[in-house]
Amino acid sequence: MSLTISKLANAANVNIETIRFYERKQIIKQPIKSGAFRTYSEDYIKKIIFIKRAQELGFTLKEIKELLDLKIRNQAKCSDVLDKTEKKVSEIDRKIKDLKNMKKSLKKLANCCEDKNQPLSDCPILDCFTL
Amino acid sequence: MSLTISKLANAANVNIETIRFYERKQIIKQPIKSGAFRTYSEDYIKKIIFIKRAQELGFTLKEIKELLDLKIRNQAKCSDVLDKTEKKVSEIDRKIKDLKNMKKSLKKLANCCEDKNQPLSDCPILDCFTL
DNA sequence: CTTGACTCCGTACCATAGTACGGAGTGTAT
DNA sequence: ATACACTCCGTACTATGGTACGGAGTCAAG
Repeated sequence: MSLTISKLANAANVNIETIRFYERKQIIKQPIKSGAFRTYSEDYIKKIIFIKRAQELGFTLKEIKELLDLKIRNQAKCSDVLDKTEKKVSEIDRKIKDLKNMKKSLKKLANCCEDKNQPLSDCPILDCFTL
Repeated sequence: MSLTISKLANAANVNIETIRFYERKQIIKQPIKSGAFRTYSEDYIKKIIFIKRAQELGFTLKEIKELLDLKIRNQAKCSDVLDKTEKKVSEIDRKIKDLKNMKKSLKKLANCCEDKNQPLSDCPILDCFTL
């Protein structure tokens, strides 16, 4: 089953122009055209959703492109892929750690807010990252 | 102990202009000036670091401003604060979940890469977000 | 009391990530 | 075969988050 650009845009909840933009930037590859129009396979939906979510997690389009390109099976490049995945994994671990700290601070803030005996100044959200 | 703008910029590892930019956008408040120059207290360092890290986690300056403003102690607004912290916490939970899925996909990809008998096509990073 | 480093502010510029526009071509349902 | 919706492409515009520039003012040491 294949999709037109507007169907894809709709399914992935983005603007048509965003898809064209990603193609120009080579973040997704241009699909085969049937006649004059682009026709997308369904896993383009996955791809666009991946891009959008990765952005929400603080990755740039450049980084996302790198992630998506991480699949050349080639003995020579395999160590390269392993290297990159490792780096990304530790980046992700750091993000998870930061988010957990942020969450803890927010919970503490909420607690302070509920407990009238505790001054709010004891609950600075800022402290969550200061190591 | 107080800091000049360049000392602050240095301590937080940002450009001086970035600090001025944040002041203009009212993400941090302008400090009291001693004479003609800005003088910052040390917890401005925390504040700038918070902003930078929160950005890496996919929050916009607007969202970060909201987070930083989350501390008005006032009976009327307390429920409001609770409401907002709750929303932010679930946003954070979602991010953590996504990051964990991403990590799992990257690990799987690395595995596929090491195991020559497994086709790389079985390890699409795309799948990490498709629910 | 001057010199040199630092700071002031406004304004202009930059990169990233889209979004809008508009005239021309295409596809299909009636 | 002709509407009408959809698509094409290039180009221009937008918002966000900075960064650079430059002339004028300030401060502290010698």
